[in-house]
Amino acid sequence: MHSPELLKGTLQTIVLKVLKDQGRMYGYEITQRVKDLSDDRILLTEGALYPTLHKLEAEGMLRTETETIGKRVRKYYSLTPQGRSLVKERVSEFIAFIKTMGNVLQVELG
Amino acid sequence: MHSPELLKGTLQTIVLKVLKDQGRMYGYEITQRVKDLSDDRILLTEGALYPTLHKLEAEGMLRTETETIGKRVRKYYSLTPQGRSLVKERVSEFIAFIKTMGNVLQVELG
DNA sequence: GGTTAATACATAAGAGAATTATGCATAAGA
DNA sequence: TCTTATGCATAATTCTCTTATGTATTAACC
Repeated sequence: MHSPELLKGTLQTIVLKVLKDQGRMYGYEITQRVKDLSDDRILLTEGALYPTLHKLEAEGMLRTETETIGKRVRKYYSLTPQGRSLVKERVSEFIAFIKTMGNVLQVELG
Repeated sequence: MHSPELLKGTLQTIVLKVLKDQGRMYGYEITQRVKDLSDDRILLTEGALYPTLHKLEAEGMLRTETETIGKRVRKYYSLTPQGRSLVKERVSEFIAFIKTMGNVLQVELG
């Protein structure tokens, strides 16, 4: 598990990007996907994830559909057009940030 | 200027690394060095920098010497042996984090 | 000679983003 | 049957940083 401080500020970027790649996901699925992609190094906590999803929905970046599997409810999230723009922006920002950090730390990243 | 949230958790790493590279620096000098290396994209605030320096000193990672230039006091910081270990650890952590993020975001970084 | 900007340190109050804790409920596996 | 996994949600707390404030010296401009 990574030192969690570094993760701060990356949650939105992560959520938006995996949603873009997968198309349509529910909360728990997102945590598992990120866990897998990160080799168990990034474990999203529910206390951070759900408020983030709600916020992005409220801002019009995500839309939801509810599905009932058996008696269990799943809330699927997908990107709105605005959300699509935001992903690009966030990912670009992150890449630019890494580039800058590479200069400051004088290391090759990637 | 980068979105400041991404910067969270990187302050110690940045401070330690520039100190390692320069050998001996005072607070204001660190802010200017980072400003230069980052092309004005990372502007360390004093409210964050000084408490961090004090903390690292209290933990035995940094040592200080005070110098008086004219009537102005400068507090020079340099790494202790423990501090040297910490830099390596922090930089490695950061590189590992970036690698992980590359996988999660499915992008080439660096 | 006077004003502004830069240099140089420091700390306190407040904001923001996450962790931790808690709560509820269903389904699967041992 | 009991534990683990699945699935959502929110409140309290913690941590880190920004913003604001305070003090003081030096250089640059007009």
